[in-house]
Amino acid sequence: MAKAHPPTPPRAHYQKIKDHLVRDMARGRYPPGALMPSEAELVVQFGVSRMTVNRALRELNDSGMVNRVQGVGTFAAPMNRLASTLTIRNLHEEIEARGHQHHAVVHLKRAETVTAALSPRMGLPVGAPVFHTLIVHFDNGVALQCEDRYVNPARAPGYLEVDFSQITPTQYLLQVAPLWQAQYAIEAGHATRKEARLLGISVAQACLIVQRRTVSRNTPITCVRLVHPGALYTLQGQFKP
Amino acid sequence: MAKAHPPTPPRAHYQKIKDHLVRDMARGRYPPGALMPSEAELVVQFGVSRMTVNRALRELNDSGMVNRVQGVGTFAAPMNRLASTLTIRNLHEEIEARGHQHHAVVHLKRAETVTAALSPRMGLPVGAPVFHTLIVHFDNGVALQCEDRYVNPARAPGYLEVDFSQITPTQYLLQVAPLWQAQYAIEAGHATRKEARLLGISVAQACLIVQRRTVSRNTPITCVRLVHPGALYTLQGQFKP
DNA sequence: CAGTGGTCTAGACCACTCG
DNA sequence: GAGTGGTCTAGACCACTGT
Repeated sequence: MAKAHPPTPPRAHYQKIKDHLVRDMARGRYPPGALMPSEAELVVQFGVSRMTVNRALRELNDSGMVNRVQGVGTFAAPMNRLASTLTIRNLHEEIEARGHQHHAVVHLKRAETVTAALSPRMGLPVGAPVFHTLIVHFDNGVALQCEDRYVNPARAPGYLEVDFSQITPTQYLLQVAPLWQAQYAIEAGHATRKEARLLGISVAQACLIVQRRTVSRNTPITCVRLVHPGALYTLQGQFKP
Repeated sequence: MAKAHPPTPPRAHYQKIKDHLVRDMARGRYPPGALMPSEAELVVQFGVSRMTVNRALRELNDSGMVNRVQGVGTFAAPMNRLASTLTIRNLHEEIEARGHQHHAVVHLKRAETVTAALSPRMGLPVGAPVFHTLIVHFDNGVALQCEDRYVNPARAPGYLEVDFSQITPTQYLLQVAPLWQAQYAIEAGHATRKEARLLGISVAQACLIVQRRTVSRNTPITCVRLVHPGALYTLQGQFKP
C-alpha cells in the first residue's frame, strides 16, 4: 500500500497535507501557538513517507504558517501579521504594461564627491567619488516619479555613459550588479522645492516617497530617493495564506 | 561514496548547490533566460542524489530566481524586478515592540446599512447590515493612525461587543476569521477634514494611506482605510536574493 | 523517442530538546 | 533516554516537451 499514484494533476500528497493542516488551522483546531501533529503522526495518518510529510511542513514553515523547532515540534504560527510579497517593478516595464508611453528627462548626470550627509547612507568615505543623477520619469507625458540617485562608481564604472532616456538606471544597475540586497522605506511626505518644480506640482501636494539602499556582495551599489505625486502612484499587493 | 555527512551546521548540500548557481548567475555565466544545468547534470557534478538537486532548484524556482518548465529545462530568471516581503504588522504589537505605549480611542462603533458606494468594496448588497468602527490609535499619546473600518456581520457577529481599547480590530478579526486573503493599496494623500480633526493634524499634511480589503473563504470580512500622518509612519522592508 | 522536471518511497544518520 | 525536526540516498513512476 501507499503507492506513488497521484503524479501531478489530481493533487500531490504533500499538497493535500498542506491543505488539510491549513483547513484545520482555519477551523480553530490549531489556535496560534498550538502544537501541531509531528511528522511521524502525519506519516501514519496519511500513509505517506516522512519525506513527503516533511516537505509539506517545511513549505508551511517557509511561508510562515507554522513555526518548527528542531527537537521540540511544529507550532501553529500566530498569524498576527500579514506578510505580502511587494514587487517593486521597473518603472519602465510598469508603464508599458499599462499600455502607456514612458519617457525620461535627465536633469543631472555627473560625478561628485561624497558629503558628510551622504556618507552613512552610501557607506562610502567623505570625499570619495560618487555618481549622481536626477531624472524625472513621465507616463504619457505626466510626471510620475522624480528619481534622485547616487551610485558607487566602483560597482558601475560606466554609469555616466549610459543614455537614461533609453534605459532606466534600475535596469542598467541590475545588469552590471545583479542580485541585490535592498532596504527600503516607504512614507508619505512632501517634495522639496526643486523636486516640486521638476514634477510640476506644488510643494503642498502629498507625495509617496520611497528611499532604497542597495548592496551587492557587501559593497554598496546605490541609494535612491523616489518621489511620486500622491494619487498618481499606488503600491499594490496581495496576501494569500 | 556520497554519504550523508553534513547534517546541518557546515552547510547542507542543497544549500551549496543553490549558492553555487546563484554565484554563477551573479557572475554572468547564466544571463537572464539562459538554460541552466539539468538536474541530471548537477547530480553528477555534485555527487548527490536527484532529490537533493531537485530541492535546490525547486527553492530557487519558488523564490523566483529561476524558471522551471517541465519537459524543457531550468532557465535563469530575468531578475528585472525586485520582490520583497512586506510585512504589515499589527499596530499594537509594533508600538509595544518600540517600547512605547499604545492606546486607542473609539469614536464610532455601530451597525449601519451598506450604501451604494460601499457595496462594491465590501462585496455586500446595498441595504445589507454592516458594522462600522472609527478608531484612532496613539503611540505614546501621539495620534498615529485613523482606522475607518467596515466589517461583515456574518463573519464577525460579536464585533460590536469587543472592547477596542484592549484589543485592536485586526487582532480580533484574525481570531474569528483567520487565514485572510487581502488586497491592499498604499498611496500618499490627504486626510479628510474629519480625519484631520481626529488626528489633530492639518488637512494639508501629507498622509500615508493604506486601503485593505480582506476575504476569507470567499466571503468578504472587512475593508479598512488607514490614515497615517506622514513622517510618523514608515513601511520598511528588505529584499534578499 | 530521449530528455526534462514533479513526485514519491523506505530506509538512514544526525542534531537538537526535553525530562 | 525518547522524541523531535534536518538532511540525505538510490532507486522509482509519471507527465510533459521537444525532435
